[in-house]
Amino acid sequence: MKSNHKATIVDVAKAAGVSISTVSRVVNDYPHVRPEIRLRVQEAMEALSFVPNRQARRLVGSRSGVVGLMVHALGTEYIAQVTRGIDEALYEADYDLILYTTHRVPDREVHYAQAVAQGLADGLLIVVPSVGDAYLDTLRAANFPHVLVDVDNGNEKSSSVGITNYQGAYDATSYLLKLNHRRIGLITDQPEWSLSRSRLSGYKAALADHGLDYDPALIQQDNFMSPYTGRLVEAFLALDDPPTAIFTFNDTAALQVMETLRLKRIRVPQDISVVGFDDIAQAKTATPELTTVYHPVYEMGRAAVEILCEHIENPGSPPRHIQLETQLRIRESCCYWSDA
Amino acid sequence: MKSNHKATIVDVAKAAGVSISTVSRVVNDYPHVRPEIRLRVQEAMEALSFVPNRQARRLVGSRSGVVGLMVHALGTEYIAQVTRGIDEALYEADYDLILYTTHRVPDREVHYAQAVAQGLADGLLIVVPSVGDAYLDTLRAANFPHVLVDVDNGNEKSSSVGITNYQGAYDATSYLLKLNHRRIGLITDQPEWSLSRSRLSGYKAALADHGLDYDPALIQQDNFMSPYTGRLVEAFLALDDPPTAIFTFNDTAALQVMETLRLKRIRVPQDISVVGFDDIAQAKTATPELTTVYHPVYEMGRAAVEILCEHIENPGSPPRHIQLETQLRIRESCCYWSDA
DNA sequence: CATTCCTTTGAAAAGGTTTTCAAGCAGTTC
DNA sequence: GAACTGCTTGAAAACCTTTTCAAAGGAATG
Repeated sequence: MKSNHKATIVDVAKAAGVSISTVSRVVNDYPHVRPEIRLRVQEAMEALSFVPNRQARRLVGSRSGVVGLMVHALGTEYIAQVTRGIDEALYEADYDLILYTTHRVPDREVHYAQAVAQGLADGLLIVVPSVGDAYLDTLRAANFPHVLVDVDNGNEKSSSVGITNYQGAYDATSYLLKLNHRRIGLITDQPEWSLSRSRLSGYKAALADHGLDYDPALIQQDNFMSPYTGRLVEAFLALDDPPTAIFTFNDTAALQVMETLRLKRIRVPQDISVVGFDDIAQAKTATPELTTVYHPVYEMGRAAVEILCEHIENPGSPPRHIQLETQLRIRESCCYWSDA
Repeated sequence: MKSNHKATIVDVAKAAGVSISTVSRVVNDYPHVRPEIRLRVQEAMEALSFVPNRQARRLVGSRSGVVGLMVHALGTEYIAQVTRGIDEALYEADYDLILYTTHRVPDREVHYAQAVAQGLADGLLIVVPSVGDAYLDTLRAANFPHVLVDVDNGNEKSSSVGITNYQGAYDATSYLLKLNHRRIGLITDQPEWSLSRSRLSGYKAALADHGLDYDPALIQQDNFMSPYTGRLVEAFLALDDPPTAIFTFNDTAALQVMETLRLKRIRVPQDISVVGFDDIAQAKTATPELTTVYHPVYEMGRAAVEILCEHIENPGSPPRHIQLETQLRIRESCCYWSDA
């Protein structure tokens, strides 16, 4: 026995005095092995500290045991939570994770998608809010297992995991309406994201259900640059009839709104109520604590893995769509509005 | 040509009318191929959209083009920034990244280290503050390229990238001493982390240089549970001679200290000054803005990749140690102390 | 012209596992 | 007693690539 080299299945077979087939059966817990032989093989494995070679295993099994995860960037708590869910579920399913960070370069998305679909991984999780159809078609054409995370186009031909965006926005808006707010400023995300459109519908529907029309002047679009969000607030305040509440489609924007108002010595919630979306960690630690719509990010990651594994195990299984429920988390940043 | 199956090197060889050896030489950019044949093979590869099979490649024992990244968890901004640096540097060096999240389960660390060293990846980046010697020895014995990120045991046999922990803590403490503080409470991280020990030395050295002895009652250890940090503050306040400033080894703890003080209506910085470590994003947005020691996390990630690539390209190259410089970021959470 | 050397090319082995197929054997059924 | 069944076992193929070795051919050297 050469001690400078790792033990292989052949070494174990020799040591136990059986064939490699039998060792393989023991390793994989297959039936049809006499108990005493199984024991002898296990002892030999133990003695040689045998670990099956992953590459060889997967070479023959045609599965790579790796799934890809495509994200824009890692710098947000949102992504951290999604990946935590994905990561734990993958560990349980015994998959490794290859991380593809696109840094918002569309070329890279296409490049990665192609590389992955050509056999680099067994499946792909896509956590990129605006998905270019070009490479999605590639994935679909190749019948390559993939799941879109946090989009809500339930009619598409790709599987997806999302949340009840419409209902979440509807709940938040209704809550403000119940608090007697009639002018509710809205700061949206990119309107081309399907989830932004759903949330916008929820906002409008809640207004309509209270007999209110929506005012286009109260709808502004964020662009993810902090000073910009502050300027949107100023635009609201400059209106003849400024909003008494502001609802944003993400908590980061909501916190910036609160910060802007604080600097202007406008009190939250007494002068203006604020509602966010996502329920990130800072929402709880902010002053005042931010009322927001809980976004089950961790669970979303786990659900995505579940669907992906199903697709990998049953190639050609039909697309599935899961919608997880949002929840309004009422804290301190809203209060009843009296015209007085 | 069966279109239902992925193209292999054999298919390419047939299509180009050459042997598999020749295709292999083209794929790996080896010499000894006539230019016109090289071109013909490349065209065939293109036409069949051939991608070499990773497992097979790795099985026979060459580079896999993947490096592993071992982290505890993804939920912190700290990790997000490190991985951003790593990720960008790896993209430039044309490596893929396999992510191993240990979730603080020591068994998983060993398991991952073994898997990786078996040849699953070409190198391993370890961003785990307390590194178990057991699997490090495995890596060293196998002469497997690896880099420890954010530890500062420069005398070890493994390469590492760290920061000037001693100097950072020394600077922060000196700053407080210059502001006339004489009782400086310290909230440390896990004392078994080498970086905590270095920072503690810096704290003590600064005191000594100002002719002060350190008071053990002023040194407490954080355990990363939010209510706990608040209790440490209470312990400080209960002292006969409570501290006039508090220095913590991470910003999250510092922010919790500030929050605890705010709830107790103790003003920062007028009543107590606070200094953190790391300079996370929330440090700038907190009220008051947190004075802290800047930790070049992103750069650390890039530097780690640089060393790792060097080790992969020159197997057996001696360990390297890089120390990046910290910087005191003076903001609003400290002020001059007058006994009055 | 014979020998040596270099470049180009292909055949074949190696790498470690799973899986398929066939064979051996004991027990059961007619 | 012959045929059949079910369990156990092993031989060999398959998975896809890299690498080693040998052969073939042409150019340079003696």
